[in-house]
Amino acid sequence: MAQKPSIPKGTRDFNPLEVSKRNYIIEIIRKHFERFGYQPIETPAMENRETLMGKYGEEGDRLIFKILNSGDFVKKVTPELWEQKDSGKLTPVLTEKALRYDLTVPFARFVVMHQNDIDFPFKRYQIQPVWRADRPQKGRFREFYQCDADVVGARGAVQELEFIQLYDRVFSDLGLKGVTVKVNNRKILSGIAEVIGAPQRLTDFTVALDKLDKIGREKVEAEMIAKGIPEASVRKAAPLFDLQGSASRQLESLKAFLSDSSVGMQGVSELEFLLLETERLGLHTASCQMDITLARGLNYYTGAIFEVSAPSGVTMGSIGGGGRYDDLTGIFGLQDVSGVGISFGLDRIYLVMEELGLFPSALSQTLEVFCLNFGAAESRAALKLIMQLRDRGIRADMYPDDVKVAKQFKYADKREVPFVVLIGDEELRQSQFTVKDMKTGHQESYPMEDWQRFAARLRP
RNA sequence: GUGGUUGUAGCUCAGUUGGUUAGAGCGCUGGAUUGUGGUUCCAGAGGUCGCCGGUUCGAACCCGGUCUUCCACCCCA
Repeated sequence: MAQKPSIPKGTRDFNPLEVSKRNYIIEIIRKHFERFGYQPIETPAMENRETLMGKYGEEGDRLIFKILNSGDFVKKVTPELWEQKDSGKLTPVLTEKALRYDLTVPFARFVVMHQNDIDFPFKRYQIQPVWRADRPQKGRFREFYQCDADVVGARGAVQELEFIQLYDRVFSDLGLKGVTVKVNNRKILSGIAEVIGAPQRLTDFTVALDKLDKIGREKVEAEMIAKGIPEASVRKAAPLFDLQGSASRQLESLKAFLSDSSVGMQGVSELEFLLLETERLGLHTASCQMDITLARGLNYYTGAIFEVSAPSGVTMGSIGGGGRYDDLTGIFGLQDVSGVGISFGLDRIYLVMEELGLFPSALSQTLEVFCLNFGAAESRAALKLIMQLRDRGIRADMYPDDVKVAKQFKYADKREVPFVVLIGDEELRQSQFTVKDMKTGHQESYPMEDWQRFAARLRP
């Protein structure tokens, strides 16, 4: 009968310390989101299948978790349909809901549904889990948290500028120094595809180009040709592989390359603005770099695109990303509302911070004062003291049973409690309590009515 | 989706060419110490060897399947 319990592949339990550390990251992100003027929303874990399908490209559709219909769903499957063995035709009959794949598409759906109640421009943040049916790997889970900030109804280029500042402030505050915010612009990529004469192959082209620093120029060219991009076009793209030097030099080369593409030139000028203004504003600990090979797979991006990589020396995929999407609400019937946003990958940030030892040690200290239990009368006196301390905002607790003192001390030690309070019959008779500093071992007694003097030690 | 990898006590892991009763460290419980933790000493509890099937007189070990872990690719946070 007793079977070993387990949880689904790619999901995790979090113990108290892990939750403390995750909350530490979340609270810093939330603080900066709110400082930058974003308001929180939440959306359901599941969306209608149709809301999500087709928004993330072919690969994305495959990775969306579909939810099996309730009831006698098999009845709706006709023998003919079954015989076809076509998942594409069968799944719409079997599932009408799916787990959200990211927070951006549900947000676009939210904006369209609540457009009459929203004051535009609308800046919202959202910190919730998302699910992807990917194979788990380092820093990759099937359930993970995204922390998103998006603006809809604002076209100004200042928004993008603010997001780079937001990334910088959050990572600086987390103590995660040296992250790189890579920026590019989809219009530049479109322009390139146009100039080399392969506008239909934008996605294939960018996906291949994205791997330049990983697999090298030759393999990128080979992949482009393998994907069906004409050799002549690949050859035309040659100047892109040689982009070197400062951002301004790269921008000049790009301008020459894209001079015949209006969309491309538009992208260059947007990127130029972003880089120049970011330099003027300055960043605390992050750095901002243009990266023409940055593509990002999500195909709803239309303008600026961002990706944040961990400090050098840490092997981790991107820990954040985002960009501008002009047509996302249009898909749901609300035209001319441009959106732009960024995402923080909580779980990956956690792993990076763990690897670099950046979590404050105090996170494991969940209790400040711990009273030992010496019996019925003694524990009632202790409870009185504990309630007074709790009312002062001090995290205080008592061992629930009057077991052996050594055992209670061991427990206090494991919980890393800095102060243990002893109220035994001796203390009770003299109406006082004894405080032991667990670090130094030093003990001191206070009269009961002087509890505030002890409290002041913890909350000066 | 492709390729590889992992699973033995609560945790981290040993386990010989297939051979009696499967081990260690840490942790846990009790005691040395009935009001003092983190150190020490002693004792004890705890395992259908991931699961299902096969080969064999005999399987933790060999074979097949399955689930899971981790890693690379694909893709992505």
